[in-house]
Amino acid sequence: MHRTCDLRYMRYFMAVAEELNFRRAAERLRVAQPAISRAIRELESDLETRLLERSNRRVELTDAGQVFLNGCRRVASDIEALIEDTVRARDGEIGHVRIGYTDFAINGALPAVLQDFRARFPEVSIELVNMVTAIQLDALRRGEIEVGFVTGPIAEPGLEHLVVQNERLVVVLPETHPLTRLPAVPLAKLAGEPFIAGQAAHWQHFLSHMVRICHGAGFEPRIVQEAYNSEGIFGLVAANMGVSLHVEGTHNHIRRGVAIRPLSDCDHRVPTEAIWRSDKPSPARERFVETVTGWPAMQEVRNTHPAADPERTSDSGH
Amino acid sequence: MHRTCDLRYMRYFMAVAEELNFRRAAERLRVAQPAISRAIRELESDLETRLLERSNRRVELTDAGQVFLNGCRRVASDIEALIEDTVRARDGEIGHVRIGYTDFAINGALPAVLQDFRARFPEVSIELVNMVTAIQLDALRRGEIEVGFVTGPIAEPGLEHLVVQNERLVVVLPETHPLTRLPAVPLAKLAGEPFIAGQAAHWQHFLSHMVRICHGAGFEPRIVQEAYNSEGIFGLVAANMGVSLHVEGTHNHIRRGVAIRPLSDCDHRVPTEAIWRSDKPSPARERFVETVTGWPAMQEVRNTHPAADPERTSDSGH
DNA sequence: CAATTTGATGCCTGATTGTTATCATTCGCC
DNA sequence: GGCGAATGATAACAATCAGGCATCAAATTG
Repeated sequence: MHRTCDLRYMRYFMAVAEELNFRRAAERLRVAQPAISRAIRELESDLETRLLERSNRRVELTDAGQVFLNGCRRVASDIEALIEDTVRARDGEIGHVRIGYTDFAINGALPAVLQDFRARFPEVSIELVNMVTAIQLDALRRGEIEVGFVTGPIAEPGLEHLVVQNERLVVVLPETHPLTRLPAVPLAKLAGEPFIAGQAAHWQHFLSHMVRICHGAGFEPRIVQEAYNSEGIFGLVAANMGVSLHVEGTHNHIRRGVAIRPLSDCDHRVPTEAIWRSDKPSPARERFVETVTGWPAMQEVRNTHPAADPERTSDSGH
Repeated sequence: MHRTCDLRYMRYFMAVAEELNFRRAAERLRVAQPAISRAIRELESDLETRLLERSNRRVELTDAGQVFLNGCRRVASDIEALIEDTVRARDGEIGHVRIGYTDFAINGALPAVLQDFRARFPEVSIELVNMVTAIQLDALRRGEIEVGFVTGPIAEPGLEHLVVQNERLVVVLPETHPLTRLPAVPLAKLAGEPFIAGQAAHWQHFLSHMVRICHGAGFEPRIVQEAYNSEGIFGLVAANMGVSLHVEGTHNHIRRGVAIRPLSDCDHRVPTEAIWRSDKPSPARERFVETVTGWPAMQEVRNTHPAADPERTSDSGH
């Protein structure tokens, strides 16, 4: 097989097989008739198979020609679909994004973002991976995820970021704790309490927020127990092993045995940010980032963040 | 889209996408490297889509490139399969044959022939149509069937034929008929009997056999009732409306209420022949005819037919 | 910083494809 | 039955396209 079925020849053959007339096929293809004659001859010689029985007045398909015609149609429509898909992949309408997320994100804005994205780009598949902030930064650099939802603030070279949540802190108390009697807890009241916190190795981003505000209230938090994730923290608090601080979004996540109280004297906020690499613009990721950026709620968060307007975000938060 | 994805270019692209190296891809394809560079460039410009991210030292697929690669592989394997199928259609290994058959054929050699053919060419589909001889001759000429199994003898211009059965005649009697007491019936005993026969318009080929042997025995059969097919004839005989003659193969087809007896004094045989057009050699039909011709039992029939050896065929018949 | 590797580019040649002119055959029409 | 129209095949020539060679520019390596 010399040219092994050129696509052009297959198109010519389809035209002839449909018209059963070389001249009309040539007209349809806008070429001269001899070109068709030769194309068919070369096809047949490549395949060593007669495709058309032509008796100088009547053209008809051989059995092999019928099989070949069906195959050509299939290939032609496959190629059409392929071109379509390729262009859509270029435009990010089909593809795949891998997304890292923290416990804070999944209890906050992330579900709505995902729902919105899926509605806009139903043919982009999404892979969700739960990771703490530090691991996400690494995974992003290694290309294992395209977008991260992490605890900010992030200021890494080569990474873009966008605040998607900006939450106040709340106190997490055992149900039986005396402070639960207060509708809101002054931070200083926690000075002597034993603290439960996430593992220092992984929760460093949130811990720095926690430690900073405790220092602001004039004490060093006494961490008596580390937990692997939010579940663990809540479990240990429920087990009366200490108190903890968490973001307000956790009210989506009610746990028997614990009580949540706002802080009465602390406006500090913990941002959750979407982050992604500045380079390597995968089209599907591009569309995802566009969705996150253009999302109405994001606009709101971005407006409120620098202004730090406690009234509005507390409204939206609760 | 100018060349709308030439197949050669798709092959080039696949090589590059697999090697992720233009030079190695060029070696694999046994062309110079610039040809690859240009092919990729033209593909990308035709699709208006970047397929490979190449930074003068590293080549990697874009998302669109990955989609295109998958599609190329699919198309390539489709085309490979298509060529394979086309060649097999040429050789008659895949295809379709439409076959006409008489009641005599389906109670005789046809089932075994079909089984044999199906075992040899499992990918040729078979369409079976029950037709009387005259209709089959017409259908063959019109190209509605490729092979017929008809009551001979046939000598039509433009039709090939081959005897596949050569059967003696038997008497079909109502169970209660006095002649059933005889183990074999002399033909002359039927002289006064009312006859059941197939419709004159359609059963002419068998009727001419029947009438001829009756004349040979010195009487004209008195046909009192016509039936549409063998089922009908047997039914009318069972209903005691008369007697009939049939081919011996009918012993495969036992019917309550009728008795079958051989003729004691008649060696006349009714041939069933496979027939097909001399022209229009559809490959699948060619293979079918070869199977029929080369079938061991056919050899036997062909040998016994001209010799008209009554001993042997009577052995094989009963 | 030189050597090497890699992909890109320009120019030329050969191959493939298209066009025009023409032929042989067949079918329909008087 | 002869003639004209229609059809597919063929030959010769022209245009376009793909491949090869030489070479370049950038990046990596030692």
